[in-house]
Amino acid sequence: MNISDAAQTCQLTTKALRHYESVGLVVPERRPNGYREYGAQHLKDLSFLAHSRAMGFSLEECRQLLELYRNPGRASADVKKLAQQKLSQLDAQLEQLHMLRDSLTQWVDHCPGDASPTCPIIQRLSETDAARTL
Amino acid sequence: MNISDAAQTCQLTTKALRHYESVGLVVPERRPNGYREYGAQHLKDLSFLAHSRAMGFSLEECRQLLELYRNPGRASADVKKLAQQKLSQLDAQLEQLHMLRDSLTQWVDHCPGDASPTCPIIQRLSETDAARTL
DNA sequence: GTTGACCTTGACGTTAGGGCAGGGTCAAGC
DNA sequence: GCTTGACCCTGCCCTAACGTCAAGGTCAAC
Repeated sequence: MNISDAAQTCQLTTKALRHYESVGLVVPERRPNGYREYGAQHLKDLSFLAHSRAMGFSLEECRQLLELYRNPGRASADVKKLAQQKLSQLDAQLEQLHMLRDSLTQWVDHCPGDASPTCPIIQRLSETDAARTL
Repeated sequence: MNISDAAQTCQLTTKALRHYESVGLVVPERRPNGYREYGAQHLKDLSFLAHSRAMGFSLEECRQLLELYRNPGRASADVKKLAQQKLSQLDAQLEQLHMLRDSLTQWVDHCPGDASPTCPIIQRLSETDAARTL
């Protein structure tokens, strides 16, 4: 299967597939004319990759997941560990973003939003330090 | 004030200050020897910038905020609009991350985490399509 | 034989700087 | 006057994960 068909099948772009090859994640065969040839296993790997990416895993994390996926002798504990790490990252990121959103929400609520230049948002951002969150 | 002192004062790095200059955000004077000279207004702008960055605004968004900050004739409505846009982005991002986290949490909960290779996480990721969220 | 769709590689752009190299400047101490 | 160490300068390559051209080769159909 040619690259564009493989890409379409796996909901990816040709550029992504070339990228995955360049970093050694999914390396297809080559035909005599130099065209990439994606087989059934490549397609499975690519679908797995696409789903893993959609779940927020980085390519390096996907590399580890892919190794486990390909290894029938894997331990589910290893998979779980990777997922839990990602979960921790997600939680940390969520906490950070929540704080930002809460601050920003309050600032917006206190901004008149009219033609006057006085604005608590600008004031908070220009304050030298101290209690900018409220 | 030299660049490293300015950086320290504003809780930024010298590299960031040079970057802000290179993109025209905060452009200091130059002394005869070529050294950057940051004055009081530059320091205020840089602090404003640092706070804006910390609130999650991109440099291009910071550019607009800075313009409003510098303009005494600004309308708070313009500031509010920018903040609300950022708020919308944040909410969208939070929603997306929440969904990821919820799915991942369920997957992790159902993974035995032992030495067996059978793992719902791997299974979900390798499923061709359909209902991978549960 | 020519067209159009497909394939190849390669270089550059994106965000917001980090890191390093090579070299100039300055103030202090000898 | 000279050296030393701390500071400054510019410029280049690096990050993640591709997107976007650009120039050129291949293939199947008409």
